[in-house]
Amino acid sequence: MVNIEAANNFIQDIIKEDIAAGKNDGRVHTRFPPEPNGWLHIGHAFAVNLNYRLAMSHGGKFNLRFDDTNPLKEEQEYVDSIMADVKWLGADWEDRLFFASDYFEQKYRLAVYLIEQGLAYVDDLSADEMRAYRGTLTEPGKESPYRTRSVGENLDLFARMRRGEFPDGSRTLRAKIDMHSPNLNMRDPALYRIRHAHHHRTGNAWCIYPMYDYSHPIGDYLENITHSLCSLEYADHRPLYDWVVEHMSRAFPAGGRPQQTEFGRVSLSYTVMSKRKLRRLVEEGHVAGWDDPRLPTIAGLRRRGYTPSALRTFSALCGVARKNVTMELAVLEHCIREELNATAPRVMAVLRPLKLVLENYPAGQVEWLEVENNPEDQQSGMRLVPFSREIYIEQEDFMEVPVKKFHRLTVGGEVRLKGAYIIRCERVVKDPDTREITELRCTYDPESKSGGPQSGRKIKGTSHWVSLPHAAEAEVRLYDTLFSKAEPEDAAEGGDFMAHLNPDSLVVLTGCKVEASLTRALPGSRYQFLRQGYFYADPQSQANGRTVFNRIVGLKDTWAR
RNA sequence: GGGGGAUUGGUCUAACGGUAGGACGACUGACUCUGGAUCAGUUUGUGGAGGUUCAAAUCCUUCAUCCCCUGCCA
Repeated sequence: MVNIEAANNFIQDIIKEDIAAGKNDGRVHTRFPPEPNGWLHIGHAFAVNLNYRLAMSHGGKFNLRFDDTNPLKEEQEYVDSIMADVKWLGADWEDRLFFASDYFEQKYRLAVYLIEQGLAYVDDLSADEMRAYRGTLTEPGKESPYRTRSVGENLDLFARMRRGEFPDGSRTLRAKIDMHSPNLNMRDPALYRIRHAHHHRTGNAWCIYPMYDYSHPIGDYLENITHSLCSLEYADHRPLYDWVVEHMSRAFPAGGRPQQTEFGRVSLSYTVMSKRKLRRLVEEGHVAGWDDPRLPTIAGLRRRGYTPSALRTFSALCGVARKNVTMELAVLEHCIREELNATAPRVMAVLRPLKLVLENYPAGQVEWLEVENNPEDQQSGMRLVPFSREIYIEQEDFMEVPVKKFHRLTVGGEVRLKGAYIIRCERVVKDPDTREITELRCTYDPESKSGGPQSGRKIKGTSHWVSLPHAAEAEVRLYDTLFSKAEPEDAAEGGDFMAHLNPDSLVVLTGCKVEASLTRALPGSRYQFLRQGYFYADPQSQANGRTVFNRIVGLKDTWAR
C-alpha cells in the first residue's frame, strides 16, 4: 500500500522550512483555482489531491476558488461539474468556496491605489499596437505614448472605463513596470480590459474585468493562502505575482503573504489531456460525452468505476517535480486493481456463453454450492450458487484444437468448475451448416465436489460458469484505451492524433450470462468477475430493469491470448 | 548574442558530498479450485566532456537535448 502521508517532495520540503522559520505563523493554507470553462481531468485530480493533501498533512486548510475573470468563456454549468468532481475526489473546502469575482471591488480599489502611486496607467493602444510595442523575445519593448499620463487623467479615465463609457478593446489599464525587462510578463502587463459582457455571477455589474496575473495574487492574499501552487508555465509570472502581492500588502495590510510555487503537470499515456483535443473527441462524436468512461476526465473515470481513493493513491505515486510528466496507464490501473482486489466481491459472469450439458448429472436436480465471496477478505463470507445439468462456460475456455499450454477444456480433457465439480468434455455439438460449436456434451465426476473428501485431485485449469436455468442476462461494456498509441499526440509528421483512435476502445456485449444475484446489483457497486476483471454497475444505464456493467480494468493476464 | 525551467533503468520517483534505493512494468520460478492474488528472484539507470575532492547523481565549467514565454486567455 502507498503511504500517502509520507510521500516526499520538494514542496513538502518548502513547507517544512516555512513552518520551521515561523513564516505565516506556521499556517498552511492551499487552494485549487480552476477556471470554470471546461471539465476536470486526471491531471487536475492530481493538483486537487496535492493541494488538499499538503494542507491536511500540516493541519492546514484548503479552499476552492473559481477563477472567473473572463466572462466570455465561463459558465455556471462548469462550476457545477467542477464542484461535483472536487467533492467526489474527497477534497473538502468546508465553507470556503470562493470566486475571483467575489473580489472585483477590492481589485478595483487596488487598481486605483496603483494609479495614485504612479504604478499603473490607462493605455489607448490597440491590441495590435500593444503587441508591436511589446517587442520580441530577443528585443526590448518600447514605452506606450500614454504611459506618462497624469495621475488625475488616469483616475478619470479608469473611472469612466468602469462606468462603461468606452467600447471593448479601446483601452486597458496597465501596470507601469519595465518595457525593457527580459521577462515579457513584466513589460507593462495589462491589468484590466473592457468587456461589455454578462458575467455568470456579477451579471452586468462590471464591464471591466481583471486579468489573471493581477487577479490571482489578490485572491490568494485576501484568503490568507500561504502556498499558492500552480503549473510550470507560470514560473515566468512569479515576479509579477510578487509585485501585485507587494503592492496589495502596502495598500491593504493585514492579508497573508502567499508564495507561488510551480510544479509539473501530470499526463497519462494512451490518452490526450488538452481541453481542445478532449473537446474534439466529444464534439466529433468519438465518445459519448464528457463522462464517457474512455475519457481521462474525472467524470469519465467516475463513470468507468474508478474510486476517489484509487485516484488519491495514483496522485501520491506521481510524485511532484519541476517538470511535466506522463504517467504510464499501468500505474493508474495498478491503483484500482490493488484496491478492488481487496474489496470487490467475486462473482461469476460468462461474457461470451457456450452451453455445456453434463450428461451424467440428473435432469432437474439443483445443488446450491458454497462459493467464497472474496478470498482476499475472510470477513466477506460465502454465498450459495445454483448448479445444474446445463450450464454456460466462457467460449474461450474451450478449444477443440488446443494450443500449447492451454489449461482449460478440450475434447477428452478435464477442467475444474469453480466451486463445483471436475468435468470431462466428451464431444462437441456443431451447427450442421456453419460448423460453429453450439454445445459441449460433458460428464462430471461426482467424487470431485468442491470441499468434498475426494476434491483434492489436481486439475490444471479452473473455469467459471453459470447455471443455465438460473442465469440472468446482462449487458457488459468492455472498455479499452481510446488510443492505440501510448503517445497519441506524438503524431508522426503530418499525422493527427485522431489517426491513432483505437477502433476497439468499446466493445458492447449483450446476452452475457451472470449469476442471478447480480440482477440485484446496486447501481454503483463494483465486482470482480472471476478471471475477467473488475466491473462497475453503471448507475446511468441501470434503469428500467436493465443490468449494465462497465469494465473498469481487466485482470492482469500472463496467459498470452 | 533574450528570459525561465528541466535532464537518474521502459515509466515515475528517492538519495541534500559518503553503499544509486523504491514503485509500476517486463521476465523467471514457486504456489494457487481465478493463467487473478501472493511469495521468491532477474533485468535495465545518474545526457556528454572536463574540473574540484580521499570521495560527485549531488559542487564548478562547458556542451547537448527537451519544455515554457512575444493574449486586452487562464
